Amino acid sequence: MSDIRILLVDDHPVVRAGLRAMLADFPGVTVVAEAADGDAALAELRRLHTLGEPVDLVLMDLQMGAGMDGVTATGKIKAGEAGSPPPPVLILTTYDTDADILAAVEAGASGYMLKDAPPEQIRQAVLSAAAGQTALAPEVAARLMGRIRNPSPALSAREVELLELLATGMSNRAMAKQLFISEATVKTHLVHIYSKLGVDNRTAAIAAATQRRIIRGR
Amino acid sequence: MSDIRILLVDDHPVVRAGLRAMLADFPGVTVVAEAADGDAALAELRRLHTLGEPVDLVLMDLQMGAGMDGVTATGKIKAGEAGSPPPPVLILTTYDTDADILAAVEAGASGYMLKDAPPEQIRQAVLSAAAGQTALAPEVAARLMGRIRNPSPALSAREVELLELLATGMSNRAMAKQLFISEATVKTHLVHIYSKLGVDNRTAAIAAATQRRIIRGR
DNA sequence: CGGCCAGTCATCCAAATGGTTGATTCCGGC
DNA sequence: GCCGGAATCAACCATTTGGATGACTGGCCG
Repeated sequence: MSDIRILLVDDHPVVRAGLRAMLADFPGVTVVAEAADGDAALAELRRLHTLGEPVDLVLMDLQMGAGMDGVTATGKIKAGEAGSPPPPVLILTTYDTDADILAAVEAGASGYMLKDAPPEQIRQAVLSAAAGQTALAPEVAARLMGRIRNPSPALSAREVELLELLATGMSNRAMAKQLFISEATVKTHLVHIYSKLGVDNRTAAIAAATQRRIIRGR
Repeated sequence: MSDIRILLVDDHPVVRAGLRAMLADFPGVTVVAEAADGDAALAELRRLHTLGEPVDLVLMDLQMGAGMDGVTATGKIKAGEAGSPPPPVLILTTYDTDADILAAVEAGASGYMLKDAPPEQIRQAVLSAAAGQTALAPEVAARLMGRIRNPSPALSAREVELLELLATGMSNRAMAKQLFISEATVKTHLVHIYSKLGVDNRTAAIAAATQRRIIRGR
């Protein structure tokens, strides 16, 4: 039986080198290509596919400095844009916020590991994912469980819209003008937002929303 | 002439492996020890020092998942707590906000590199730092230069400190307690911050500070 | 030495924000 | 066709925040 053929996708040369070194120590796996962002990853997959040497597993980071991000790339890969059948995608990232995890799972990722995981855990995840199984880091699994147990109420589209203006530093009056509604309505929305996010002032709302990736950070 | 003896400090096994692999390709350097956080780093330095095998350079990450953070550890190392003379400390991290950079420099770091830097740049920085020189990533240097050229009024250290608490959503009262000062003082600082950033409320201050990378978003 | 600035604190007042209650409209689902 | 949720607005009141002025201290610089 031949080795598991892997594509590494990460924008940090240091991390790619680390994964390459780590995977080299695992018998049964081979890194056949690397990419620094989602675009390059898709190109590599297509190239290898047309060569008749498809990859068996994609190890993907979520945050890329520039170019297509990991979630988008995962979605495109699973949509078959880089050849079918699409290979499993194992997310390997630093963050473990709810929004990140859900987005990745929705995009079709087969697993979600954290970079600070011990090598043995990563090895297990790689083997599981390549075999078509799901591989979740314990921390991630715990977070998902907790989320199912007590789901945080979803913000409405209008509320998110308001939150985005809020994050730019606008006053209630300014937001009211911008959205063609009264200040009273703005306040009502804010109160709803606060209660859904479990905070009691606008700056904390921004912090919470940014943390949960409801709105953009920086 | 013997090799430059290096201690790696990073909480991610993957990153440590990457740095080890990358440094192994550079002639003239040897990784003699690794640590996953600041406490372990200090312990390693002391151990090697008593063995009569001091390290010539510490490669330090700033963010550690648990244990002592990089800035604190750098400060302690430069204070001679792990043997003197203290070795140069080269910061190697993911972020490049003003607050991070200033804190590291104040703690006594000899340089500041970003993890997404190409290997050659990292190699140069390692050699420079080991030789007792300063090594700044181009992005970081540019930021510092721009800061000097730009007449954008610099925030004081205390003001940045306050800004960071502000961004977590704390009220004036909460910040006052946290910083052991009165609410009146907090308000004074805020007014100064607003005028320096050209804004007139706290959320706008956070937006401006995040935009200018004075503090970290998310 | 004298001046300046950061940091500290106080007081007063005006404006913005947070919290509550209640009401209307519209839409989609059961 | 009724119910519930989202969105809209109003009025009220307590608290927080913003803005101005003034004052004291300790350090740094020329």
